[in-house]
Amino acid sequence: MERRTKQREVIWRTIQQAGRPLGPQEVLKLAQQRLPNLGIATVYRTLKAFLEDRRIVVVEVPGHTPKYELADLKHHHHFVCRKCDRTFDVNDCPRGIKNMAPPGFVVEEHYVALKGICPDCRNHGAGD
Amino acid sequence: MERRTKQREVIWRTIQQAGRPLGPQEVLKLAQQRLPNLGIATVYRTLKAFLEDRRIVVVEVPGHTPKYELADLKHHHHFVCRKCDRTFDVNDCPRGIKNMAPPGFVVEEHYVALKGICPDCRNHGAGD
DNA sequence: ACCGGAATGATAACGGGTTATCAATTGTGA
DNA sequence: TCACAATTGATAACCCGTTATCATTCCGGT
Repeated sequence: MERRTKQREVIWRTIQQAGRPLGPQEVLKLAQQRLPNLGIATVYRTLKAFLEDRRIVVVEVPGHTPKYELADLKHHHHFVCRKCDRTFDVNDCPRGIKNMAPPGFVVEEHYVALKGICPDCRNHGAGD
Repeated sequence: MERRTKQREVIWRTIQQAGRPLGPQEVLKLAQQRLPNLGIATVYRTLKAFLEDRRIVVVEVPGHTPKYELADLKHHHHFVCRKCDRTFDVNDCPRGIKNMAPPGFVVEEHYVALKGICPDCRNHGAGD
């Protein structure tokens, strides 16, 4: 049966508290602040388990490997900082997107990604 | 000095006539219809050269490796078929996209990608 | 037509992100 | 507390897209 381990709890809290999509390496680094011996393999295994449980979803951003965030967030899009490479949530969505496709195309999903400079990088250096 | 070779001409014509972004393997397959002995290394080398000459640009689509298309197309977005994995151009753009980001974020670019089923896959099987 | 260097094709090597392996550790029901 | 199976951490292996290597081919100026 599935066990309740310190690793899983820490990884879960990390994702919950991040407020933005995280990649495996980001999860590792943040979670290691609470559990220094955490290994990258455990992060990958746990992300896969959370995906299967549908507690998190994959976030695909152009030019980046997959990131992960809570599955129960309401529809939103993303902003990618070209300096620190972090991804942020954008709680807005252009209307009429589905009508952009030419006739004959069946639109099932849509992705919107903004790219630029995040507030942290704009002011000082990169964020954490 | 730079030479005019059959390979480069065929690859260029392939990209021009495709009417949609192509990945290296797609370029190879299509170009081989005119030049059967074309090798994948030449495709990569030629794409890199075209990029440096700014004759083509990179097209990043979520969940896919980079594709390439003519550099002089007017602003547009893309549709990705989840069945045949081909990418198509969408000559439309939602307005007000840059205003979606929260205050403090500097938007420099934006990506819009629609995902679904293309006309070919909707009717019969996969396209070419 | 000749020559020299650019370009090509086959394929090995590379790079990074992800997964598999396995001994050691650790929850958890009894 | 015990016993055992699930989980973990370190790391080797893997996957796959891209790049490097190198002998051979082929433009193009002379």
